[in-house]
Amino acid sequence: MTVHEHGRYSTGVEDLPYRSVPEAAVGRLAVYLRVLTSMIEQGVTTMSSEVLAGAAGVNSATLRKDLSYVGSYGTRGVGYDTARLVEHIERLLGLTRHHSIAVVGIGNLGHALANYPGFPDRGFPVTALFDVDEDLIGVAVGGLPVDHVDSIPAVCAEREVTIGVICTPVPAAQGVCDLLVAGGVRCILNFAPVVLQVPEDVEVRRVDLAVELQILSFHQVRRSNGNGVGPVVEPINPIAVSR
Amino acid sequence: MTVHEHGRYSTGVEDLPYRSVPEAAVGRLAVYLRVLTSMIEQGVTTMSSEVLAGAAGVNSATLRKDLSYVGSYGTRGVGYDTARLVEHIERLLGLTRHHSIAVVGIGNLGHALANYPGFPDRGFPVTALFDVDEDLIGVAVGGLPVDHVDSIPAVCAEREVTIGVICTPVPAAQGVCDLLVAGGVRCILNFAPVVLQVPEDVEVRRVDLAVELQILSFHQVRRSNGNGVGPVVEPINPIAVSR
DNA sequence: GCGACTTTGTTCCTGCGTTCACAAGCGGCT
DNA sequence: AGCCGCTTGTGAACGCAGGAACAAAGTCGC
Ligand SMILES: NC(=O)c1ccc[n+]([C@@H]2O[C@H](COP(=O)([O-])OP(=O)(O)OC[C@H]3O[C@@H](n4cnc5c(N)ncnc54)[C@H](O)[C@@H]3O)[C@@H](O)[C@H]2O)c1
Ligand SMILES: NC(=O)c1ccc[n+]([C@@H]2O[C@H](COP(=O)([O-])OP(=O)(O)OC[C@H]3O[C@@H](n4cnc5c(N)ncnc54)[C@H](O)[C@@H]3O)[C@@H](O)[C@H]2O)c1
Repeated sequence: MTVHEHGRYSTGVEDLPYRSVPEAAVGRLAVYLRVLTSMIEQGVTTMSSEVLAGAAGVNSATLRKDLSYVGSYGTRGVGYDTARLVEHIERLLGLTRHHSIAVVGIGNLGHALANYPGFPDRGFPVTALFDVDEDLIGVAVGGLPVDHVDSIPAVCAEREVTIGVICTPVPAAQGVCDLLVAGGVRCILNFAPVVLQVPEDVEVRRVDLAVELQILSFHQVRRSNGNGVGPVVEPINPIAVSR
Repeated sequence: MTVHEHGRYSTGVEDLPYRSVPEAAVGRLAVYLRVLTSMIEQGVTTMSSEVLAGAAGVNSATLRKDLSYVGSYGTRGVGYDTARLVEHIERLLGLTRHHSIAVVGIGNLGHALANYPGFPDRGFPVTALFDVDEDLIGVAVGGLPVDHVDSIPAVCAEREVTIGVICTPVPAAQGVCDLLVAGGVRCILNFAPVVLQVPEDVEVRRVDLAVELQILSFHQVRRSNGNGVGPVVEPINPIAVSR
């Protein structure tokens, strides 16, 4: 079957209308998924776009458009069947299969991630841990022994790791990244505050907490300057601050 | 002095041309800042937009436009003075003052954050820790004793905390958030996978690692399906999958 | 001191993402 | 059975961000 660049198309009984899903929508769909599963636990079987959008913190029109990407079928006048919707979103996000995770750098952050039950609970089992510290090798963290970084390529290939999480110090990050790529890992979540160089077919997402704080700082200062509380930055020259 | 919606305007000697800075640009500026400080440590005094953009992983045109928001003054034919640029970006991001941080929920993740030197190093000193667990109260983590959650409003107000970081389990997150707001905290970084309800003048940024993984999962599956490796999801009905 | 080269700052434009608004569709009520 | 009201799904408009291209400007070499 040939694939058209965009368009939707029926493929018999199981109608899976794929179109190019905007990057931003993918992130929101993951959020809807969480809200929905939480609601299902509370016994909610149907939800309107208005309610779901409120719980997810987005505009209801945006939500409906996002859901149109998964080709979901709500019922007009009623809303969406929560269980059905979860199923469709999970399929679109590729959550029908499990994605093994490897964590590299079992320090403060690595420990927290390795022990976090939220990952395996959502279909992301942690199946490999790596560090360079001899004292850590062989030690079990969260029930899984730590392997040496040198074995990354072999172990990742063997255990079919699909996502690598980097929690090493900055100087080690690029080297670790290269090892993961050598082991066939195509998706990387990077906590080290550095921009990694990778082949084109590898996707890196960076979680940079300092950047988050700085963005908050920016808005904080912006707001303070505008709300009459008085000059907060650079009180030397008030006229330059009044905004 | 009245403020025009967009435009730039000079305010005497100290020319601080503020315009509305796009959200995305703020995030990138924080990244430039990191690259620049790292370069300065290596003795680099000037950088061209091309080089800096490469190191930050963005287009050079985008970079120059971002820098135009800070009203920086590069030198044509030469590039940017790294030290001067850092100074300007820091001022725009409000990093000329320190922003005290409070961490709530000193579990796995809270411990990692409390011990992380990267925050104080970048002007974000951690000045308060809170938990509900009696066994933790009074215990020093990263040199700072843990206080009881009930004291959040008083302590935050007293220590002028500007940023609250929530690392509690999901059910506790909203309550903790309310306490922080009561203590005058206007910026919140939330690690609990839940959408918080806050007053309009409070900004929440959520770091949701499960969402990050799911986005990676989406692209992984998308890629696998397209590169001839064969159907990866739902191999039951091949005709519905071939894409 | 002057020319050529380099690099910035900005303008324009294209494309994407979000929002508005409404017609179509479905359930429930009478 | 038919109507009414509610909610979905989408077409169209709007606004914004990113990228290409260029003119201004300043430096370095000669
Ligand atoms: N801890 C936090 O809260 C936090 C917050 C934001 C960012 N980060 C970033 O996350 C990364 C890890 O932070 P951390 O606090 O866990 O640091 P950490 O020092 O506690 O742990 C780092 C771990 O990496 C290991 N390591 C060092 N070199 C390695 C190599 N070449 N290969 C494999 N492992 C190696 C070390 O043995 C150590 O166990 C750092 O880059 C840090 O900047 C951490
Ligand atoms: N650990 C991770 O790697 C990770 C990853 C992603 C998200 N998260 C999220 O971060 C949050 C914390 O994760 P964690 O692994 O550190 O959990 P944890 O169970 O290790 O720690 C939670 C801490 O919060 C405290 N707490 C509970 N109720 C509280 C309340 N009402 N007020 C103040 N403190 C309270 C507990 O005493 C405990 O110390 C959770 O919401 C989790 O979903 C964690």
